[in-house]
Amino acid sequence: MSSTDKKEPVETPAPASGRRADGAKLTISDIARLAGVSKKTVSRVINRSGLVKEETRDKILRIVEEHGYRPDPQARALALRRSHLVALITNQPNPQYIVDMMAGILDGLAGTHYQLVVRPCDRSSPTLHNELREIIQHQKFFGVILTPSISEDDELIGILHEIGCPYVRIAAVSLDVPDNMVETHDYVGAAEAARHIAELGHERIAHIHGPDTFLSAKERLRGFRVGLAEFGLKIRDEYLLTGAYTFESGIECGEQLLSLEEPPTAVFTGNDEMAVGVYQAVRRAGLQVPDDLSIVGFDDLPIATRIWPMLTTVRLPIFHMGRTAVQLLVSNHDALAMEPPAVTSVMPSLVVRGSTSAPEESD
Amino acid sequence: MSSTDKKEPVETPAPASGRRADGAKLTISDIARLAGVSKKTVSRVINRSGLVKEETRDKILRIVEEHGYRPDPQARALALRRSHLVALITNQPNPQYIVDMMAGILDGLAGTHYQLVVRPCDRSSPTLHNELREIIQHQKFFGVILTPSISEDDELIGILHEIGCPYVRIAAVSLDVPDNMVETHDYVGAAEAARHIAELGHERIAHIHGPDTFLSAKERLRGFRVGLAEFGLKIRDEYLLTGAYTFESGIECGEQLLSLEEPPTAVFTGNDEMAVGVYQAVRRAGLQVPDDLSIVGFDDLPIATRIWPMLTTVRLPIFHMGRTAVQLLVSNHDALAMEPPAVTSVMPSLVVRGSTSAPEESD
DNA sequence: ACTAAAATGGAAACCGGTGTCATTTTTTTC
DNA sequence: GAAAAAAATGACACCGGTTTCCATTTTAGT
Repeated sequence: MSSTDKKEPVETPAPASGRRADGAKLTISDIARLAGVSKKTVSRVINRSGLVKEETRDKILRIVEEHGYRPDPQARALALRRSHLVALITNQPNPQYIVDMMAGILDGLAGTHYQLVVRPCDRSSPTLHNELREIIQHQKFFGVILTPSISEDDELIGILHEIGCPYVRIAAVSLDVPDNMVETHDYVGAAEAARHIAELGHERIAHIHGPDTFLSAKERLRGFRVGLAEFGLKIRDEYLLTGAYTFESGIECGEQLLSLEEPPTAVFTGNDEMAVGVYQAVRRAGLQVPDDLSIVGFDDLPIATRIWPMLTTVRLPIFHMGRTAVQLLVSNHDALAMEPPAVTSVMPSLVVRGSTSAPEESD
Repeated sequence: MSSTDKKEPVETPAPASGRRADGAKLTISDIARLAGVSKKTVSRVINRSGLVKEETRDKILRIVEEHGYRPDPQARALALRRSHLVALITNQPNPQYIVDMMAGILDGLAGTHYQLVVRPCDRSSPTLHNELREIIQHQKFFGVILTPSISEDDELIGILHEIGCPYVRIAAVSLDVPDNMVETHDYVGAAEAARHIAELGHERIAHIHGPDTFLSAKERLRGFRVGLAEFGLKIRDEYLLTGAYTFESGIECGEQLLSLEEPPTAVFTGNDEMAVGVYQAVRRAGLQVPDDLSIVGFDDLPIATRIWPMLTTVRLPIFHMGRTAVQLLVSNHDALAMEPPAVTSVMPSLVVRGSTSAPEESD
């Protein structure tokens, strides 16, 4: 009943260090005591659940600020049955792609209290889905980002729906199931690549596409075909090869193309990594890029500007895709199962560099 | 007192799905009830804290197995005041390095229940240490992996010690403070590079080193100098440049070297990324690698074999380093503050490819 | 002025584990 | 064979939040 009841922090006990005098971390109870309210009220303020008098709210916020209090993530996760972890689940064979993607995701996550957990995985593994289900369920991820998209994703998506875990797919095209995604429209970029090659005057045009399981591989092939068709061109059967999206497969396919009786004068590869492999094949054959073979890649990874001549390629704003995915996840999270799927589109664009030129007049 | 007390799971309620009939996740209490023991006993079994009769242990383990029970990570973290998260804190400017490192770490983490959280950061940021302290304290990381090492690390390490968070440094050399680390001995690799260049007959030898804040940059320079000294060679002042470990800085430094009145005939760069930048400078000047300039890099990233001619470089077993760091962390974790510091050494090795040759007889 | 409705605050239970310490059971000792 | 020591087990509080349920206060309505 005396002045001790006034709870006036005359001597600042914890100067924004987030700890008490005894070194223990501040808890919500400490804040409640300092503010002279109950835990519940502090909880309400922190979770912005309204229903608190403005005056009370301000006082609590001031105290929270002053002491640098931050709720314990683990305790919160336990009570809410949902962690503060965002997972990046990926099987992209190209490391550089992942790095850019991660950078974008981290950028989007900056300023939030979410942490990024990385889960690369070989999606061809038969036990994978059970493993993933277990991990996702156990970690109670706040959200999952899935990239790139493969045809077997349906099952994984089913699991995510079943568990009720929010997710965003970063993919070339939407599936039958409506869901949140960043749509990259690879189709458009591939068509642009085709036009560029056709306009240069090439007619013997090859394409090395990625594994059939990747949605992107299909889309890039489709777009390329349509682009060529606009010029009355089409890909001969022997000019159409399937790679693995890797450097090594690029070399192999490149060598195969160059060993043909009538080799192509231009090739569009499903990604930059394979394009660089084709460079290698061209050099091994003692030939030159672009004089003997024009090459167009896809992705515009850093390596595109590090090799010589620099690679003409279709740019995908990978960093931006990652950041956008996070934004979708965070802003739509409260929409729970997120019934009305949120789709953000992203457009690829052709970047013309030194690996393409008109075909030689050797005909 | 009737047969209902026997707890015989005649009808399997949860066929290894980890959930009860009502769909709720199995908890330690469920397991305890099924086994006819207390929660605490189950906890003991799960944490291998001994003190449990073998018979009881087996029974509990069988039931755990049977139902696919896994303790809740968040609840565990709350009670133990320590999460199941391993953080990778890095400011490596080279993305490819990070990817390989991550791959190694994830490989080491596979089979454990730990998750990898990525925390890239600009260590030059003045507010960084407070941020990191807060994050590390809040997330209660199981452990932290720090790479690469920079001179300002002292403070961060101090914080980690203060918080009592186990960590492993992946660095070129040990600091004054004894701590767990994967030591990469960059010194040795750089000396090897020097010998290789000297043995080819070069005398006008340049070095582009990384930022002074990186321990690796200092070590690589030191090793290179010692290696040259063995052949009575030394680096002229105008041949010693400081880069930023980036492609762009490699171009700049390369151009600077080539514009000298008497340009060097060989250059050793602090990392592959800068080496590739030098390639670019050489090409822009209309010259050839290695005819006009021999180049040796450091790291042996994938790009080393993708450019032409392939880069002679010092290989660092990055993947292996990451995996080793995890092993140190996990196996030594119980040694708490890990007083007797555990150090694992890793040796770099020279990989000779096409970017080095004897100097031209233009003299 | 009086009552109903809305806003706010508090006590206690709960999320799913672990720690302490007391209690029961088993083993050892004499 | 009883007492003492050791091993095994359990009861209960606790980690730091959220939520339920209810009591109290404030505001609005007639």
